[in-house]
Amino acid sequence: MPKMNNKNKIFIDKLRSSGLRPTNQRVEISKFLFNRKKTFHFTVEELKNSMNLKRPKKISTATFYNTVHALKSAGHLKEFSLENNTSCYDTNITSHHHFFDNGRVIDIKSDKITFQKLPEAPKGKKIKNVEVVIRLENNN
Amino acid sequence: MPKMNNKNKIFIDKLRSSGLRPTNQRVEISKFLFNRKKTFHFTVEELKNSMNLKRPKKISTATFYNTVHALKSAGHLKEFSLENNTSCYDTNITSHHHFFDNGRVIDIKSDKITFQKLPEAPKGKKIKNVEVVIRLENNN
DNA sequence: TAACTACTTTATAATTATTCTAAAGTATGT
DNA sequence: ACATACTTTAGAATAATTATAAAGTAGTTA
Repeated sequence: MPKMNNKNKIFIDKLRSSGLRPTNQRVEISKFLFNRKKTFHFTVEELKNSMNLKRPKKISTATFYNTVHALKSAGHLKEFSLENNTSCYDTNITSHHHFFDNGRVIDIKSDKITFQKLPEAPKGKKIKNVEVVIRLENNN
Repeated sequence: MPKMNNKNKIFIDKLRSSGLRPTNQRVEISKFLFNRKKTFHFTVEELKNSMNLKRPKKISTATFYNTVHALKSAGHLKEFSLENNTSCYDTNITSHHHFFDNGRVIDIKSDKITFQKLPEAPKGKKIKNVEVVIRLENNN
């Protein structure tokens, strides 16, 4: 096998810390997801389509699902449900909130929403996180 | 057909206002959902199972889906997505929020959460609603 | 480096939630 | 009661996701 060059170290590290061996397919997925200036949202289907579009040799659906799940479990991706019951993933793992605008998802920076009052967790439980969704509609 | 007695009027009205004729199946679903002291959460699958369990003549899956959808579109039910990408419905249609605790959903009264700061809607848009999910985990 | 073993990839089948279809049944206006 | 448009139903179809198992590959060991 070809020796991995150093410029991929960061993407390989994300895989390793997710318990995944850095295979070619996984490294390409990791690079596609994290080698960018801006974070973004995607469904597995969208990821698969955009990555496979230009590839002569397609990466299989199962590999996309496996890799995305492992990255998510390790905390490298955040998951949320869309209205149509599909999973959407976010490469922005910092605490933040969302606008939902007719199927379009827009990030809201964490500091744009603050609480005056929050309930206490039931006994024996503690709060893991708080997520706000602001649903939008067209003016008038 | 037997004349509907008055005690079902309220359940029939919910159907009528959802654009549905009050057939026997629909009236039974409407009663099952709304003829109770406390509101509750359910998935279509759960609703179907609990209603059909004791019935000699089962109501079909399609009827459950159709009826629940129409009730939801008319505003008699609220819908939200669970973590496992199934739709969950809430007979509590007042504005409120939720705890998510390992698949269990618990209502949070609206006045238990208040905001200090909320972002403005992007131009051309307005806020339809704001929903908060507080995810719980076990204490240590 | 060779060889081994456990982990991966892949195509395909299976599953789950949901929607569609079309034939037989029913509510409602007249 | 008649006609008609709306319903119900079983079963097929779809979509997203997960499982399977055979062939391939990474990492370890000798």
